Amino acid sequence: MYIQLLYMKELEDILKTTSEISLAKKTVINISLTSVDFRDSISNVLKPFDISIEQFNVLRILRGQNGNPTNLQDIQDRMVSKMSNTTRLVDKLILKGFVERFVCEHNRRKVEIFITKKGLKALETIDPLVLSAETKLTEALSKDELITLNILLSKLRD
Amino acid sequence: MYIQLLYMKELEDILKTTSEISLAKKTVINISLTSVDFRDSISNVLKPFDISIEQFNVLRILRGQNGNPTNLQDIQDRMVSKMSNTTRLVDKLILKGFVERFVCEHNRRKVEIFITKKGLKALETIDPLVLSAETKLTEALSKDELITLNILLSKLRD
DNA sequence: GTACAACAATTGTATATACAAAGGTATGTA
DNA sequence: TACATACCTTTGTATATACAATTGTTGTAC
Repeated sequence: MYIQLLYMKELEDILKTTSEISLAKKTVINISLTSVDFRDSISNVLKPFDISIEQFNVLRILRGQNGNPTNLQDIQDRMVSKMSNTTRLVDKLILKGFVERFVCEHNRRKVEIFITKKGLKALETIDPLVLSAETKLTEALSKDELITLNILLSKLRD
Repeated sequence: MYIQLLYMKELEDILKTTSEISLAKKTVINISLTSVDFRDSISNVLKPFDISIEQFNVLRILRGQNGNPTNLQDIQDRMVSKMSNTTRLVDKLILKGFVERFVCEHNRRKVEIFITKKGLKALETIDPLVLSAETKLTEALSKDELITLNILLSKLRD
């Protein structure tokens, strides 16, 4: 991850400075470190279920379709990662029995992905655990602070 | 990345709610999205130099040693990623002529890594470009806002 | 109707992370 | 000295990202 761009000792040095440039660098590092922390926590929640964060997300997307057929591009549009990987993510979910894949009859270039009952059941178990982890990850800040944080982050991403 | 835990449509929904739990979820997503944006930008800066973020960081760590021998654990201690990968990162930097590796004479279990002149020269070129990218990434916020953001992030990571 | 372009998904390669296992080397102790 | 243990690094495997190339299908222009 980008954290590695600057090692920790250097982060401490930056914390002592006030120049604009260092503040930029410090911010980039701080965001990255926080993101990694968050990701690690969520990963640990999912680990007992033998499912990766990305696979979990695909399952959530499929559930959101309420049983409607979903092709790979639909999934991809709702993810950040690249198409190339979605095929392989689905491959792994099929192996676990969480989803099924069929060739679309109306357009044989497409494939239709469905979540299975087993997949839905897994989500029901995992969802509250993830929610709980997310809450715990942010409980160091008050509601107002979280709102401020989100506003600042949204500004950054505009 | 964790962004994928919740797809974009869902993020918009969360933005409309005010419950504590949703705020937590929204924060986690927002952090992840920002981190990915930042990482992508820095990656693009490094791309013309055929060097990954992680490789760039190893070079910076080595330069920080001012010519002193650095073994893999020293490098690892300053990075977030796992030891297992540091060997391979160094392998790739050796292929590019940016670093050299020797077995430590005093303790043959260790290896000593040095940055080459070519590596130092590459850093001199790349450093200001990265700094510039970092500044650009954060310029949507004022100095005070950046300070606030960093304080909130630090609180989160405690 | 054939040729070509566009589309949808898959596959291949390089890089990175995470975890586990294995290798060689040094050290402490009996 | 011999042996067990700890240390440092390397290697293997599974997963994921990014980019490029390929396969198979559909649509369209001629």
